[in-house]
Amino acid sequence: MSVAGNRRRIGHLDMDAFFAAVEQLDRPELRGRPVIVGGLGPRGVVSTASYEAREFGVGSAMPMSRAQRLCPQAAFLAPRFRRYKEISNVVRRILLDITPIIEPVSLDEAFFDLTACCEDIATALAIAAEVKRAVEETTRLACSVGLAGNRFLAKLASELAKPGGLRLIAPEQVQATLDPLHVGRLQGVGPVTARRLQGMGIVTVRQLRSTDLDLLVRTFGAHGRILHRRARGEDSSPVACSRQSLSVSRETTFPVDVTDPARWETVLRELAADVAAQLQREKLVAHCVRVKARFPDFRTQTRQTTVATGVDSAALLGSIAVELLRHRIETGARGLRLLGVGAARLVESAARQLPLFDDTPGASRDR
DNA sequence: TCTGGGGTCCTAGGACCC
DNA sequence: TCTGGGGTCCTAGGACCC
Repeated sequence: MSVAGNRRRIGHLDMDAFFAAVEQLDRPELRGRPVIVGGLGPRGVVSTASYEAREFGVGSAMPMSRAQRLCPQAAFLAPRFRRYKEISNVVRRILLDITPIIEPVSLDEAFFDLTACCEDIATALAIAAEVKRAVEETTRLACSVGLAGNRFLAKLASELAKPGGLRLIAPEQVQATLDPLHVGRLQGVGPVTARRLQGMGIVTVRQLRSTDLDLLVRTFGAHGRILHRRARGEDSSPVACSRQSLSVSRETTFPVDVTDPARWETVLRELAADVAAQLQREKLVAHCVRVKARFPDFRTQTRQTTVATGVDSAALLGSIAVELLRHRIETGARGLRLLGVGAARLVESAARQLPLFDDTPGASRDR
């Protein structure tokens, strides 16, 4: 598959500091100022920090309290998802004008496959540049675009292009681009894996690349094989247009820990109603119901149960969740920090009443 | 510093079946 | 009496991503 003609041309588009940039677009007085979008309650975290705020060390997933200390002069804003979704749809339509093969990853990010719509990499690069120009002109927001032979490298390219850049990683540049990077820059290497790798003396991608596959597999299981491939810039996963979701969930962190069981059950039923509403909207029923509880010390427990008949009603979902919490979680007296309700093993509701094959002729249970 | 919310994928153990 | 082998399903937890 290394024939040049079989090489793929994959793009990745990523809006720069998206939520914060939208706020600066809609409120000109915020332009040039540090803007931090995230949860405003006592336990909120940062969703997005504008580049001005990043100068102060503020970054995603950081507790708001810390962001506040680092950059008290910033504008602190709650997210406005409906507005972000509007703009996200505009971007999606621009991509769909170019190719039907697009895969949205989140509101601010999407892959697109240019393999079929251009002959060579030079044409692909011109199209990627045009996509970027069209997105920026239409939305008046900056984005970064990466182009490469697979998804993993395309995403890395857009990251390296930030902010506001366009970057190609050509086949002959792959290794030189990857080698000097810290392993933590690779998708799939989070804090835990990075630490474990460091414990093995592996800090850069170059070192990871020269590590024996068997050793990686012994240490990390199937993940070791992925690491081995990532270090070489290999990734054969396709750009996949959206598929049905596998689970639906809602959870909430309380501003202060809640000790009242009646309150827990009220909250569970509210969360269950939200989950049910989404299931009904998407015409799905669930065969697995979960609850999630987080304790003041941040330990988390989940309990799930399988239900033979698919559920999508708020009342039933709520009752199952309440039962799971009452009888399967040792809540104790210290209260709870978070509660969640989830639905999984989803099936289209139209298929709910399909009869099972019973006593299929010839399907003997004997050996 | 004190940790959101919505997801996906993987692992490991146990039940159960033939 | 001292012990199979493979397969599937279920559950709980954890890493990771945006």
